[in-house]
Amino acid sequence: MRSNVAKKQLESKTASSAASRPYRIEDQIGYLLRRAHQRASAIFQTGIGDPNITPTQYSSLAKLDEYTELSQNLLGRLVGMDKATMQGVVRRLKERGLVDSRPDPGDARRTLLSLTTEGQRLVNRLLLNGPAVSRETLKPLNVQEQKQLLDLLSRII
Amino acid sequence: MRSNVAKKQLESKTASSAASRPYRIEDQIGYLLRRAHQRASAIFQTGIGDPNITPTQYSSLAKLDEYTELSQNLLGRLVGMDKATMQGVVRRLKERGLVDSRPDPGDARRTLLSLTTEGQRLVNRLLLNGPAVSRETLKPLNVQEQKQLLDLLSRII
DNA sequence: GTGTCATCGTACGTACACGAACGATATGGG
DNA sequence: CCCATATCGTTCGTGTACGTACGATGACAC
Repeated sequence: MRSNVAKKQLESKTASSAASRPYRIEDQIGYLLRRAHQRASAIFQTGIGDPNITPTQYSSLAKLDEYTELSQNLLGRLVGMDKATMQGVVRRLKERGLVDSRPDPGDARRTLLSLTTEGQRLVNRLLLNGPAVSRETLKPLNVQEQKQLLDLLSRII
Repeated sequence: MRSNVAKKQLESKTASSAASRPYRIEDQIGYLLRRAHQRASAIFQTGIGDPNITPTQYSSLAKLDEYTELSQNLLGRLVGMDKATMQGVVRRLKERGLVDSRPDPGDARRTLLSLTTEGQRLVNRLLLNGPAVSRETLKPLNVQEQKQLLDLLSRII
């Protein structure tokens, strides 16, 4: 795969005028986050134990397991998803019989979500595989580096 | 936002049986990567200088700026995108007159892509904003931490 | 009470992202 | 030369992810 195609030299020296480092797409934080997220999603899909469950569905189910009952909007905030995105995720989980809903008796705008028996069974099983998925994703790093990465990521969110 | 709703205690002690740390979604690498990628995309969209250009389109344009002419498939590998995804990205860039294509004279399976004059003008302008976008995304960290994060991310890809 | 404003859930459009399948073309082995 | 195999680009289907806009409801000032 020769890449001698014509690396431009002498480009008009746009940014990074001052010091040294050229601006390379592959070194930019946004690019690296996209690629890392891609790989993490792929590992999740093969390792979580149910190929039809996506990462967002998984975190939604896990939060419902933690809180037993939540409004759709609050669930979205807890898992960091836009309410429009949340709407689609919840719809699919309800269609599969994993999640149930009822009107909030105290606030007619709200819908309260909870796990069905089947949803509870499924999430119990998936949570067994969660740690292995995370371990596999972080495998290229040693334990200290893993902690560092988690810390740095949480600080840029 | 009271969260006293019923934190289950006494769960069946699935994984993490040995030592200490409970398994929390918010601390998992996949979840943090999704959230960080979300934020980076949002900063990109407001800072790159053209709200209609997405991160993947940007990296494709930048690679075409670097190599002047590439097959669609090779471009996809260079920017880490599936060929099916690449197809949509390239289609939109061509529809907007930013990218041009011609058949590869030496290999009839291939389509060679290149920037149009307008695409070249646009990418020159966007590349001016690229460094500021990356800086803004990494702003919560000091310079050493920024380098660490980039290094750790590139190692789990 | 009534009007103003925020919040909740929904609907629509655009763009990624990937798996799967497909036709056309290349390539290497026999 | 011919066939098996691989690659290239396309198409289809599913599932995020977000912006925008909408109607219904709730909260609060007046």
